Amino acid sequence: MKNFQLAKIFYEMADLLEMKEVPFKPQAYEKAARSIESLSEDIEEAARKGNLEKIPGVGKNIAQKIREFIKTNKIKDHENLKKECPIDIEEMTAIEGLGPKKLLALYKNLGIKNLIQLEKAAKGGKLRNLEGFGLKTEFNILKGIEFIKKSKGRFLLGFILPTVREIEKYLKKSKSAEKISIAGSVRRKKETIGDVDILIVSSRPKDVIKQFISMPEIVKIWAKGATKSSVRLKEGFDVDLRVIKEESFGAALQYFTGNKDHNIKLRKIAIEKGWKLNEYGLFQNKRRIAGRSEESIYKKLGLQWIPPELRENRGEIEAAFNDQLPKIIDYTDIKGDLHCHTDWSDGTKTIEEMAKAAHNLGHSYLAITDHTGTLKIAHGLNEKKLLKQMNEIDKINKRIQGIRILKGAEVNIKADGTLDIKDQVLAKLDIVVAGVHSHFNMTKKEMTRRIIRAMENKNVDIIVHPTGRILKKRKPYQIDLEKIFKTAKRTETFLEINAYPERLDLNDEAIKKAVEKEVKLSIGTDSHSVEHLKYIELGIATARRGWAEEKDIINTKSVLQLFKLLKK
DNA sequence: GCCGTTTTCGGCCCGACTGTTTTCAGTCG
Repeated sequence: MKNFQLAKIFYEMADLLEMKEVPFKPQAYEKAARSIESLSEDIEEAARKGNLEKIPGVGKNIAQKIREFIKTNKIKDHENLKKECPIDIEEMTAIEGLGPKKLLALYKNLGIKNLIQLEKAAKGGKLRNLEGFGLKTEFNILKGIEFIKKSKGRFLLGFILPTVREIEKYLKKSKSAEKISIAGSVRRKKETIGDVDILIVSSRPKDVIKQFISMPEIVKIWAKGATKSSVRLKEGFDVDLRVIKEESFGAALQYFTGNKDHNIKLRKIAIEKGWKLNEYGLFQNKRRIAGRSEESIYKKLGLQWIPPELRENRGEIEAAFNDQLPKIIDYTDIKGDLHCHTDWSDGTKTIEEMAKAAHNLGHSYLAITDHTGTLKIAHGLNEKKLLKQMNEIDKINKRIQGIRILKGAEVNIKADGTLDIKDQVLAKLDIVVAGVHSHFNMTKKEMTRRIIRAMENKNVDIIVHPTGRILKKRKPYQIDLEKIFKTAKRTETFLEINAYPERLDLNDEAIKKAVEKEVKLSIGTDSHSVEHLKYIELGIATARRGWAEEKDIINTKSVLQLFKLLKK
C-alpha cells in the first residue's frame, strides 16, 4: 500500500505551495491527500482499474502525479518544491501552533530544517526576536516539542469511549450546563479518534469553561476563551469544548460532528440556495432560518436527517437528497453474540459466567467459540475436549434461564485452507467460526484461495476477522475481498464484523461493499472476559458506518431464525 | 488544481483564538 506515502507527499506539497502563497492549490492538494489517506482500496489497484479520477479531489493533474509516483516512487514537482525549501514539514507541523508560514520564517531566518534544530534554537532564545514571533511563541514551541515526544497519535474508539463518558458525566454536574453532547469523530464512531469534541448549551459560558478547565486529568490548557476551550488530558488526547446558545445547538452539533468533507458539501448546498451555513445556524441574509436542531438544518437544505455514523461524504448526502438513506441497524437490534472465549481456551471466565453476563446485556443467545487445535498459545481444544465442552454446555443450558448457549468453536484455517478439527466433530456443533491465525505473509492469490477453501467447507458458518488487521499494530493480510464476497454468497457463509476495539474487522468501507453485494454479516465481540461483551456497541457502530441494515446482520434474528440460516 | 442540476470558466467553507500587534496574520478545526 503506497496510499500513506502518497498522502504524505500531497500534504507536504500543500504546505510547500502555501509557503509560496500560491492561491487555491494548497487546498486542492490537501483534499486529495485526505481522500487518499482514507481510501481503503490500494491506490495501485485503483490506478490499474483506471479509477483514479473517481477519487474525490483527484483530477487530471493529480492522477498523473499518482501514476508518476507508482512508477518512480517520487513526484518531480514535489522534489522541486523540496529543493526550494528542504525542511521536514511533517514532524514540525505536528507542533501545535506551527504552520507553513512560521516554518518558512524559521528556515529563511535561521536555517531551521528539523525538530532537533528547532529545539536547539528555541532553547537558545533565538526565536523570540523574529518578526511575528515572541517570548510566548518560543515557550509554546518548546512545550509543543515536549508533548510530541510523549504523543501517541490516534486513539482507539473503544478505549477512549469510557473516558469520554466520564467527562460527560463530570460536566453534567455543572448547574450552568443546560444541554451537553459529544460531537466529532467520537459521535461518528470512527474507529480511531484524534481528539474529542464536546458541546454545551449554556447562558453562562464563563462558568462552564471554568468547570471544564478545572478537570483534574488536565495536563495542559491549549486555549481558554469566552466560548471555546481546548485541553490535553493525562491519557494523551485533547478535548475541545464549545459553549453555545440554545438557538444554535443543532447547527453547532452538525458543524462539530463533521466530517469536514460532509460539512463542506452542506455549505455548498446552502450557498446554491443563496444561504449561509455556519456553526450558529442556517442564514438567509442575517435572518436565522434554522439552527435549533440538526433535523431543521438538514430539512431546510432539502435532505433527510443523516445519522452521524454515515457522515463521511461517501454518498450519504446524495442518498438523503433522493430520500434513499438506508434504514441502518439500530443499537438495540442485536439479539445475541456469536463470538466469545471462555476459560476452556484463552478466556478468563467460565461458560456460565459469560452466559449470565450476556443475558444481563439483553442478549437471548451466546455462541461459545473457543480456540481449537494447533493454536497452542491460546490453549486450543482438540476433538476430545471439544466434545466434552459440548456436553458441559448441554448441561448448563438445562439449568439456566433466559439465554441459550450455542455450541461453537473458532477453528484455524491452515495454510492450505483446511481446518484443524475433523468434519465429523464440527458437524456436531451449532455454529462453526473459522479464522486465519498464522502464516499472514502469503500472496493475495494464495490467501484468497486459502479462505475460499475454508468457506467451501460445509461446516463453516462464519469467517471471523476476515482481513486480520490489528489497529495500530498489524496491517490486514493480502486478500481479494471481491472474490471473498462472491464465495460468501455462493456458499452461504457469513463474514464477521469483529467488534473488538483493536480489530473492527471487516471495517466500515468493506462492510459497505459487502452490503452492496448482498453478503450477509455477523457481529461478534471476540470477548475473552465478561467486560468485553459490551464491545458489541462498537461492532454495531461499525456496521452502521458501513450502511448495514437489520436484514444484513444475522444476529439480529431470533435463535430459531438463526438456526435456519446456519449450515446444516 | 478541482469541480459542475449556474459544466470547460470562474469560483473555491468559515469563524474562534492566540500572539504579536495597534488592526491583523497565522493556525486550527
